[in-house]
Amino acid sequence: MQEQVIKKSEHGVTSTRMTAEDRKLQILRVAVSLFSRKGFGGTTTKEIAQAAGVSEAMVFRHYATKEELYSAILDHKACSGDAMNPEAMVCEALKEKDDRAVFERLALGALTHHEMDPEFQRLLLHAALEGHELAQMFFEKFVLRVYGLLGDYITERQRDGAMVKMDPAIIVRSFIGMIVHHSLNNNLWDPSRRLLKISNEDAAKHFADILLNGISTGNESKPPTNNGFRVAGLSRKK
Amino acid sequence: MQEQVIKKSEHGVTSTRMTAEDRKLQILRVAVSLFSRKGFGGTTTKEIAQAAGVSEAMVFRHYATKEELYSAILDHKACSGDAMNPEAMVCEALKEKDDRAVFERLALGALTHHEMDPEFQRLLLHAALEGHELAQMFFEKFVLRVYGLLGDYITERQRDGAMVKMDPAIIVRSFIGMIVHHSLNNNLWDPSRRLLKISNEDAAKHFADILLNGISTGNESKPPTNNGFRVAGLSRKK
DNA sequence: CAAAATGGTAAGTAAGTACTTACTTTGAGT
DNA sequence: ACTCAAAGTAAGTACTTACTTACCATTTTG
Repeated sequence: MQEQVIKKSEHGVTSTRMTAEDRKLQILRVAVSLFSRKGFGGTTTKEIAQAAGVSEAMVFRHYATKEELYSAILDHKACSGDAMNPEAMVCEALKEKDDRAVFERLALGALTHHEMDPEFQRLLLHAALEGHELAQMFFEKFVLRVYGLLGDYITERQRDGAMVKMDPAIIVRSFIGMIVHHSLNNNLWDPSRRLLKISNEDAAKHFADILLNGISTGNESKPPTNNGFRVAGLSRKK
Repeated sequence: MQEQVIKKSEHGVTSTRMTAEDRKLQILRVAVSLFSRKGFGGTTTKEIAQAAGVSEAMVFRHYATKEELYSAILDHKACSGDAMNPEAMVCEALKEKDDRAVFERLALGALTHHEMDPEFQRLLLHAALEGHELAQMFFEKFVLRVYGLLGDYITERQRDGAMVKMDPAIIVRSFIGMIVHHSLNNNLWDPSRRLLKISNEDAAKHFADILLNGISTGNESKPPTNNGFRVAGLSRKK
């Protein structure tokens, strides 16, 4: 059926004629770039067509409406396609209860992903601001999962006496906050790294460092010398 | 000159006739609401006029272009008007070298501001995503200042031996990350607080708690019992 | 009270906007 | 070599957009 023959016209420029499948994907890709830079309302179907090098009618042959194209993009980026998989990144570390590896690997994975695909974060933010349902779906399918995964691990480590008693959700939020905000700075606010120029590896290490030395009692691998000097002012019942 | 007489028509409904000053401010206010919800491209001048209860022509009498109105809003929110003032919040704490007060007050101030004025964060994000110059200006005038302020303080405390040696910028980034990301969750991703329901006071306390017990050597107010148990795996030279 | 401001509008305009229709080109398979 | 479906387009349509013009209505003031 589909032979997937990539054709080149005489001057090395790829032939304008493509299979429907290829064209559809190409339109999606240029649309990703445009939507991520200018948002849904800020991007016109004409621009998309021009960027793809076809007529506007072709855009609407492949995607019935602009909205459908937008949804296809968000779905591709956030749900299927090249979405992140947090479980896989920290699987072994979880089993071995290697706190440092758990947090550092998660951080590094996220930072790397955001660096390699900066459009992703922009797209997602645009969608969330516009109240698009797929932003909510990303939240449901991804964020909730991460909070569950990490939260459960933290609870377990608290029972082990390896971490201080504190609502796991706020620990997760703190850590995800460091990571996401750092990526946001790199991609959006400070792309020239005026405030902080650091490799993803170092950033991940430092974030894990700050978090762990904040939530570790040190009971397990260190002598329990500094017990009872915290909890002051925690709103815990009884 | 201006008598500022607020007039009511017979049925208690405020008269449609306003002074130019008042109308201009009113238009700005309804525009803030619309722009923050739907962004620049997603909001039409017609909507703004309708929301203000006047004709479109009135909008353009007070603001020459849609862009000028947008700029006026961003300027009002981020630069002049009801912008935050970080110096004032932590001034005394800085002098007294009360680390906990410095970070907790800054956190609480920011969280409270974001809670009372959620439009602010949305507006700023929209502007940054669209690449509006005033988002960059906010970064220059505000973010740089906070990094400078906090960074200098941390450097000082590092010299005192009260905090571990680590690039102050990454410490600031971690902390601001916790705060901003928490506000972003409350305002954008999880307004119904499914993941984490916590008062601003408690959140500020916990964030400061996590950060400080991560960057404090404990040399000053605690016995130096737990020295040398960190730095493991840090990419520190030699 | 006439005149000059001032707050306000109805009804435009020209240039987009998303989306369609009716048609042409291309190339693989009998 | 012809066929025919699929890739592609030019030129629309109906409507919206930011912004204007020309005019009205209510105060304020000399």
